[in-house]
Amino acid sequence: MLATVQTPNRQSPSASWHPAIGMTPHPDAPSMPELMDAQEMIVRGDRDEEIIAQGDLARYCYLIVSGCVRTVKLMEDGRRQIGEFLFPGDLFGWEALAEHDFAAEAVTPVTLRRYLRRNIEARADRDRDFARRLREIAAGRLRAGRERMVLLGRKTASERIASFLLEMAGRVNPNNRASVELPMGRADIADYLGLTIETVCRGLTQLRRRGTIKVERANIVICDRCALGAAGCEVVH
Amino acid sequence: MLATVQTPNRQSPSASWHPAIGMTPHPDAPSMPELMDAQEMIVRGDRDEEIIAQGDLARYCYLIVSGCVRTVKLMEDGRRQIGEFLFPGDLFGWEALAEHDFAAEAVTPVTLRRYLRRNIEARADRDRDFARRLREIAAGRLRAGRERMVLLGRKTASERIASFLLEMAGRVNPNNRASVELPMGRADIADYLGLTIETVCRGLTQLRRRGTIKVERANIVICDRCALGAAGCEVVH
DNA sequence: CGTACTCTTGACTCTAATCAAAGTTGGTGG
DNA sequence: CCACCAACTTTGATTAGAGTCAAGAGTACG
Repeated sequence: MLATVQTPNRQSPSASWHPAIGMTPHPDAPSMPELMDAQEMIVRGDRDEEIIAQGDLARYCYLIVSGCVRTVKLMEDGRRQIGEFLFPGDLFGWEALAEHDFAAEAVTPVTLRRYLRRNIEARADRDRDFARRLREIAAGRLRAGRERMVLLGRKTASERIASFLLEMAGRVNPNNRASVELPMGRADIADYLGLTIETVCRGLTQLRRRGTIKVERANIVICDRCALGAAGCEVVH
Repeated sequence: MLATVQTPNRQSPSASWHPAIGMTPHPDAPSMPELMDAQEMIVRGDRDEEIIAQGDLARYCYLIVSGCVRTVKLMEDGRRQIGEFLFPGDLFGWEALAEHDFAAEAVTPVTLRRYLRRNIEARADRDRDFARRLREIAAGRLRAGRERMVLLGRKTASERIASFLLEMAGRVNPNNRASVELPMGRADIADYLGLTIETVCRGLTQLRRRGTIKVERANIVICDRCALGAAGCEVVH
C-alpha cells in the first residue's frame, strides 16, 4: 500500500499531506477533459494501491490518465462488491458528501490527476458548460448503474459473464473490440459480477468450449460477437 | 393504462400532447423544492399506470407530489428489475439522454409535477444553486445505487429483505419508523430485491416467527429494530 | 529451481427458484 | 348485505444453479 511519487523537475515541500498517496505537483500534466485550475497534481499508484479509502474525508477527486481503477464496497464480514471499473478519462470521487462511501483502488499501476473537490464545485458554479458536463457524467453513471442492477438482480451467472466481456471489449480498447486484455484478475471480475471466482472460471470455460471466445489468462479473444451478445442478453435496437 | 386529468378551474386546449398521460396546466400547484418556471403541469396517475415508458423521448421529467413511483427495467424475456422506489419530493427522469432508459410506473395513485427537461437544463444553466442541488440529487442517487449493488450482488435473501424493510421504514413515513405501510406488493418487492415473490414471503415469515417484525399484508411493524439491523447487515458507525 | 499466486476443474452442498396448492382480501354485482 | 371472483399472499415439496471445499495446473518471480 505504498505510493510512488512522480518527480518531474521540481519537488514540492507540501508533498506529503495526502493520507494514502505521496505526490508532487506537476504543472504541465495532460488535460484529458476541459479541466482545470492550478492545484491539481499528478498522482501515481501501484497495483492494488488504495487511492481512496472508504470513509475518507472527501477532499479530492481524481481523473484517470492511465491505468484501471476499481471502486470497492466492503461488508464487515469481508464480502466485497466492486461498483465499477474506471478507465482513462473517467473522473471519480467528485460525487461524495462529507466522506467517500466507497474505496477506490488501482487495478493496474495508474496515473491520476488529482483535484480538490471544492475547486470542482467552484468551477461548476462559474462555468455552465463544465456544470453541464458534470451532469452528463452523473447521468451516464446513473444509467450504467441501472443496467448493472439488472445484471446483478436478474441475470444468470453465464449471462453476467458474457455481458461483462462485452462491456470490457467496449471500454478497455475501443479500437479493437474483438480482443480484450483484461486488466483485472478473476477475483475482481467475480466481485464485480456478484459471483465467485470458480463460477467466473466455469462461465469462461463454457464460452470457450462453445467456440464463442478464446481465453488465455487475461487475454480474451471474441470469436463470435453475436453469440456473446445473445449469451449476455444484449438488447438489440 | 389510462390517465386521470386533474381539472382545476380552466381547461387547456393543449392538454393531450403527452403520449401516455392526459393532463391540464395548473398554475398554483405545490412547489416542493425551489422550482420552477411556468409550463409545468400537475399530472395524476392511477395505480400501475405508466408515467414514462422505456425508450420514450425524454422531453419531461417529474417531481412526485404524492404517492409512490417505481422505475422499472424489463428484459426481453420478461424478467424485471425495479431500480428504485420514489416518494414525495423525489425528482425523476431529468438525467436522461435522448431517451429514457427505464420505465416509471405508479405504485399507488400519484400526483406529479411535470417539467420540460429543457427548462430544467435552462434553469440549471442560469441558477447555480439549482445546479448544485441537481448535483446533490445525482450524488445521492449514485450513493444509493452503490449500496444497492452490494445488496444485489452480495447479500443473502434474508439480508436483502431486512435491509429493504429498514430502507422503507426510513422513507415511507419518517415520523414513525417503527411501523411501515408498504405501498408496493410482494411482486414489486421481489423485483426490487432480485428475488422471487415466494422467497420474499418466506423471509418475512422468518422475521415474524423470530419476533423481529409483525406482518399484516402491507402493514409491517418493526418490533426489534436492532435485530432487523443485524439481519440486514446494517453498518453501524 | 522452488515458492507463491492465480486460474481451472471436480465433487458435493445449500440457498433460492420453480412448481403446485391452499388461504386471504377486496371489489362487484346480484 | 352477502356471495362470488380475481388478485395477492402464504406455505409446502422438489429442483437447479451457484457456492463451498479441495486439489491440480500454469505462470511469474525471486
